[in-house]
Amino acid sequence: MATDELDDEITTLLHQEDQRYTKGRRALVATLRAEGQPVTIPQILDASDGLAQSSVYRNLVVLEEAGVVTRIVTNDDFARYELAEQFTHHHHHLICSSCGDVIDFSLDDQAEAGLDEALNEIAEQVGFTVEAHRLDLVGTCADCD
Amino acid sequence: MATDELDDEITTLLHQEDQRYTKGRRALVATLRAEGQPVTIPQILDASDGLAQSSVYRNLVVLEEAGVVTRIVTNDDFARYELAEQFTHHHHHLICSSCGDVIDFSLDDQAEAGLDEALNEIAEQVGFTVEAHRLDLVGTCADCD
DNA sequence: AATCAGAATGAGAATTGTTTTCAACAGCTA
DNA sequence: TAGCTGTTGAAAACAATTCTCATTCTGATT
Repeated sequence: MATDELDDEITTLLHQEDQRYTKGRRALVATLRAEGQPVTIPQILDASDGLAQSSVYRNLVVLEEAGVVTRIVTNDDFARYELAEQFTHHHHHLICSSCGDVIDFSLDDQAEAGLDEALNEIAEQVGFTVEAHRLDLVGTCADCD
Repeated sequence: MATDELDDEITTLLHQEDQRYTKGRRALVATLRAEGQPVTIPQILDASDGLAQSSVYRNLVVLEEAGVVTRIVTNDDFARYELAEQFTHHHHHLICSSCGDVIDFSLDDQAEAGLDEALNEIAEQVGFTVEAHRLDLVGTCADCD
């Protein structure tokens, strides 16, 4: 997605929540975009200097509420953030139980469709309204093996 | 699984880690077993009186390392614990984004097998050694709708 | 049974990722 | 420019979790 287009959509999303797309928030989005993988707050602070820690935490909450970014929690010490799927594509996570790193991956369309169908069936049975599904593979990444 | 059998297996798992199956740990397992659903530490403390908070935290770590219990992290404030799958059965979680509650569910065998296959393929491609997969449905539970 | 060494416990202190506070600042509107 | 409102940065506050340490328990050995 082009940067302008992305910025336009984010502006819209934020305005829906009566929030502005400020310089600090732009910097956050730029960082997440440049990384292309889920990153921790310390990583964000390192990668983009000049951002105050409190503002990063606060703005990530704002951006998450607006649906711009997604928060990923693992057993690791830090939460991770990445751009929301609407700005990237539907995907899942490989979580390394050794180093804590999180890597994106996608299922092929057929497997994804089959999974979706099975999940919708289940949800209907128990009266659960589905917002999203999360599929993680936990194990050891190539680096840690 | 019968209580005795369960206790035997847990004793073995703990001994492999040079740990004892003490009274406090038995109480934890009993509580998790009685609940049958993932529970938070506060819930455990409420449900089984007499347990010290520090011991509960400590023992859950020990039990997790031994593979007796599984820790579940969500966006909720508290981590949740349940008996490991080897003592129950393979299952997944419905996570209510409103109240934070976590409910177990299972996929039918066919869907599960298809998912497994797709995941193993992916893992092989990226050189990832799979320990487990986690599948969560995030949404709103029947109570919160 | 008595002893002894190491492990486990309980109460509270310490740690640490995250949230909140609040005074100063920026951006918009008139 | 003046005034209002939302945002920022630094530091304090918060809270789930972990650690400390003195005491108690366990269980192997005599």
